[in-house]
Amino acid sequence: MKLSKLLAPTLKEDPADAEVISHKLMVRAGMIRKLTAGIYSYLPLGYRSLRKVEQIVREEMNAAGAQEVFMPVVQPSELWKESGRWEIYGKELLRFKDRHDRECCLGPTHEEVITDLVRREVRSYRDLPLNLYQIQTKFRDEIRPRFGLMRGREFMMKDGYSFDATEEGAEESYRQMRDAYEKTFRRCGLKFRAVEADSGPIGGSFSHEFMVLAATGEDTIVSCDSCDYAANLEKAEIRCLPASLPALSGTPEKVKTPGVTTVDDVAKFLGVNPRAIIKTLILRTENGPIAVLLRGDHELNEVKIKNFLNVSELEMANANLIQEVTGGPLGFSGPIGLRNVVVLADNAIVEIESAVIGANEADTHLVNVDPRNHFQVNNFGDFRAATEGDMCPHCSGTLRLSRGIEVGHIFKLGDKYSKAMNASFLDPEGKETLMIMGCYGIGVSRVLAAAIEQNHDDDGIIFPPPLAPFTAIVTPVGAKSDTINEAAQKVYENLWSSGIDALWDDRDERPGVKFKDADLFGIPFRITVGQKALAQGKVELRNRKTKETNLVSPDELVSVVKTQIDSWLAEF
RNA sequence: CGGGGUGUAGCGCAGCCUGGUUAGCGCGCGUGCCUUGGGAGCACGAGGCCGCCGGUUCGAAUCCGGCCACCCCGACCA
Repeated sequence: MKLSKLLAPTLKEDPADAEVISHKLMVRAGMIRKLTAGIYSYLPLGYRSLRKVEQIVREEMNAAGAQEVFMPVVQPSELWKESGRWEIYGKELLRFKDRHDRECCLGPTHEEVITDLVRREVRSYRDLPLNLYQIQTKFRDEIRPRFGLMRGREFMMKDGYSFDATEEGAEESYRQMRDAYEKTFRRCGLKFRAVEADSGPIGGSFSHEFMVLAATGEDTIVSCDSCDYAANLEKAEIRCLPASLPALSGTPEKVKTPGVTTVDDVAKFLGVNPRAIIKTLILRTENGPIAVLLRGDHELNEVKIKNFLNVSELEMANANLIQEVTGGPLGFSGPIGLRNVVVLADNAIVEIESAVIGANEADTHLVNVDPRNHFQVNNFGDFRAATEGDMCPHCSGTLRLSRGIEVGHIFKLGDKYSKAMNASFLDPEGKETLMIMGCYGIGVSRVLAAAIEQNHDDDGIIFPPPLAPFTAIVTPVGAKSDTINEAAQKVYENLWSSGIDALWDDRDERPGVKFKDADLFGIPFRITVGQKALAQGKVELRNRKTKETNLVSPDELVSVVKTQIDSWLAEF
C-alpha cells in the first residue's frame, strides 16, 4: 500500500475530547473518527488492526473447536420476554418498534438468539457438545460512553456459547475456553490476568474476567501478593479472623454532635479514628428497607449484599425513608432502635472495641458502644469492598489493589437460559434433559484500545507485530532520486512477496514528517532507504520498540525482520 | 439521571466579562519558490449560519431565556 493513497489523516495535536492515551493516539494516527457519543468509524489503519485482532481470536476459537456463525443484530422482543430479560435488562438494551409496531431491540449479547437456534436444531446428546461463536457489532446504550473505543456504545465483540450434555462436559468446555483466552490475549501482546468475577445479571454459577493491567483501567483488580488468587472488586472475598475481644463494661453514652454527619467529621469532632466508628447505611430493596453496618473506613460492596439477600434492586434510602426506619434524620443513623429492618453487619465491626454510632436523633451520637452486646444484628457477613492490605481468603497473604481493563469475560451459565427457553435434548436413555450452557465474550475493539494503552511512548503507538496495521514501512529519504526510489520500491515488493505486509511512504515529504508519522502509526519496523546506507549497498532497519537501527543488506532484510518479530513475540 | 464544563474555519485555540464597521492566531489545506536524515522557510490564497431557536438593543460571537450536542466527575454497567 502506498501511503500517498491511504486515508490516514494524522494530527499533530491531541483531540480536545480525548482523555485516555489510546483514544488520543488512535485519533491522532488517523485510525478512528467519532460519529457521535460512543460510536466510531474505523479508517483503513484502524480497521486493519481491528481485523488482525479478530483474526487472532478466530484462529484460537477455531483451534479450540468452536465454530463461527453470524447472528442478527435486530432481535424480536419475544425471545427476550421468554428469557425474562426484556424486563430486567434496563435501558442499556436499545428498544424500538418496527413498522408493524413489533417490539425489537439491538442485540447487546446473543444468549437468547443462540439458545433459540440450538433448541430448534439440536435433539440428541450425539450432537453435543456444541460451541458456537460470532464476531459482530454489539450495541449497548451505555449511560456514559467514554475513553474512545474503551467504552463505546457500538463495539466489536466476539461472543461464544457452549452447549453440553453434562455438567462435567460444561466444565470441560469452560476450561477449554479459558485456555483459548489465555492464548488469544498472549498472542495480542497483552499483559493480563484472569480474575474471579461476579456473574452479574447474566446469571450462572462461576465466572472469570480477563483483565489487562493498565493504570487507566476502569476496573479494580484485587490480587494476593503470595498466592495466585485474583478477583475483581465486586467479587473479592475478605478473610476475617474470629473476634476474641472481651465484652465491654459500661453502657453507651450520648454525646452532642451538632451538624456533624459524615464519618470524617465525626472522627475529627470526637477525636477518634474512623476505624472506631460504625456507619449505618439505610438502603432500599424491592423487599423493603435494610440496614448495613460497616466500619467507618470501609466501603459497601453492593454486589455482596445483592447476592446475600437475593435482591436485584439496591439503592441508598432517601431522608424520608431514613426517618421512618430510624426515627432520626439523615446523618445520625445507628443500629440501636431500628424498626422493621433486616440488619446486616460486616464482619469487621465485631473487632471494634468501643464504637461510635449514630443515636437516631438529630445532632447526637453514642459512644462506648460494644458491637457484640449493645444491639442486635440479623446476619454478620462479608459485605464490604476489599481494601489494600486485607487478608487473602485463600492463604495468609495480603491483598493488593490494581487497575485493569476487562477484555474478556467467561461464564458458566448452567441451565439458566436452557431452562427459561426450554433448550433440551434426549440423553442416551431417551430422557429429555436441559442443555448446560456457557458463554464467552471478548471485547475485540477494546482489546485494540487496551493494547495501545499498554504499548506506546511519547512518539505514538508501539504495536505488537500481530496487531499492527502493517508490519513494516518503507521510508525513502534524501534527495528526489530515482536510485533511492527504485531501491525503495524493490525493498517494498520484496517484503510483500515474503509475506510481510508493508506500507510504502511514497509521499514527497521531508524525512522528519515521514518518521513522525511512522512512529505515530506504531508500525513495528521502519526500513529507511537513503543515500548513506545505499552507498554501502544497505538499508536501515529500525525497530519501533527497541529503537535500535541496523544496517542490513536488502537480501537479508526479510530474515532479519522475521528474527526480530520472533524475539518481540518471545516476550509475550 | 445529579454536579461541573465546553460549543468560534478540517484540528487546537483567542476574542465574550466591558455589545460597535472587515471575527483573529497556530497547525492543516491550495499555488509558487526554496528545502530534503526527526513534524523547515518565504510569499500569495481558499475556507466561518461564531451549535440552534427566540428575546433585549439603533446594533449581538459578545447580554438574557430556552433547546441541542459534546466532554469530565458521580451514580450505573456482560
